[in-house]
Amino acid sequence: MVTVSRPGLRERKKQRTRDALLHAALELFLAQGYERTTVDEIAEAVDVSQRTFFRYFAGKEEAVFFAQSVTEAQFLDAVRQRPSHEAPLEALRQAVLEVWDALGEVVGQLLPPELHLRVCRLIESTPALLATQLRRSAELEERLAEVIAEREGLDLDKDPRPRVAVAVFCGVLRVTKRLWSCGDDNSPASMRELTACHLDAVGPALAQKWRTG
Amino acid sequence: MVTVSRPGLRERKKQRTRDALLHAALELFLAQGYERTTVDEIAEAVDVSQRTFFRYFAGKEEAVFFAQSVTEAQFLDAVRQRPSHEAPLEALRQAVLEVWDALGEVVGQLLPPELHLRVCRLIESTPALLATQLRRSAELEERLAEVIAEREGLDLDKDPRPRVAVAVFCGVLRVTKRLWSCGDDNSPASMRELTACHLDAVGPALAQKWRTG
DNA sequence: AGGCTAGTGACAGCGTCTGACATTTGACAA
DNA sequence: TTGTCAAATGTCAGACGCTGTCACTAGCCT
Repeated sequence: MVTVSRPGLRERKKQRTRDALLHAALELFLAQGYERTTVDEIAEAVDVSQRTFFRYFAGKEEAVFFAQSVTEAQFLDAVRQRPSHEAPLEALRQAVLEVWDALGEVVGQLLPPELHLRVCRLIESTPALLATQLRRSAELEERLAEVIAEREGLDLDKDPRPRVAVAVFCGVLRVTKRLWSCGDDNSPASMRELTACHLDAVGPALAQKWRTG
Repeated sequence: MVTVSRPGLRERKKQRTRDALLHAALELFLAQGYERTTVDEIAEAVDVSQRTFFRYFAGKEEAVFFAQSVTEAQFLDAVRQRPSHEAPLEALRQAVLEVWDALGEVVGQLLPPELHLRVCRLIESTPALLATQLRRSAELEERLAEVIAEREGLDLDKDPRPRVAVAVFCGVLRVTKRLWSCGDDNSPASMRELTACHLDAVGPALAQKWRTG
């Protein structure tokens, strides 16, 4: 009994196939565009039947958002574990910065960080993918609102503040992420700075007077 | 020359076909679901070839969002025409309430208001449609940000406030619309009230202390 | 009346995705 | 080792969305 911890040959093989499909898919998407890449091409690159691809991924989209799922779940967890004395927006802010700092390690095990960034850009520039991205983000918002409501001991259907706070926060975050991923400086430091800057801009943006230069 | 204002027989015929396709599509979507409705069914209901449907609409989705386009354009116009002395958020708030009051008349000419509401609910409950809805909304946000920046004489790339303000506002609006369309009271009055309530909740939601009973 | 062109139908084809069935391959016990 | 079971995969057929092409009809203009 030497193979106690090992997941067994079958499981390992499966993992390898999934991984090969994922990487082949992303490489092809980045090289020639999402729409111009067919499932047949991906399957052929891994030397597997088209049918097998659909047994691992519900469709081309699922391959694209595989890494995103990880960071989303991580963000949700980070919020849950913020100390409860923090105000909701403060907790959200700290959580997102946390996740961002750790992004390199966590995603890095699944995908090269540089590849991840290019996938983000691909999503932004492909309408169909952007649409799905936003829908996923909306689902995340709902779950975040639940977490916030629970933290504060509120009823999500009676007090609008959890949903409103999350909507505001995620809205700002979206603007930030878009600007950052499309910009020149793609360092984590630049992301921290932009995030902080935009969150600090919420107050002034809501103010009555913008023109008091 | 009696037919000066009339658009000509050809044009009228075209309009009638488009209208018939639109209505048939929406009826079928609502009756049996979006995904479970094929383009062939829609075409057959209007007694037209499948190919013709695609000459009027880029796809099934375009039919669903036909009415939405109208209200979006109207909202954008309303914001443009708000007096420039109003603060950005105030202008956005007034504009959306304006559009909402006039919605019955404008959309009503194209679709029965009650049908429009049911289409909204269909969108909310169909992932693929929700995704597209959100993407369209994101495009609208960008255009709104441009308008706000111009009103205030700002450079969109240097000052984050326009995008942030719009993101906050649209985020709140999205939460509001979703709750309203899924709720029981679908009166315009209820929409006004909810919108105002949620916008007023932004301040408190951003506050440090939520628990000061 | 007759030519021009927009609108249409019919058909073929590509790509995504699913269901059904047969085959292979790893897991496990006899 | 061998046989059995279940999981993974391949193969095939087909539905559906969408596009290109080509010929034909019907409104339009002179």
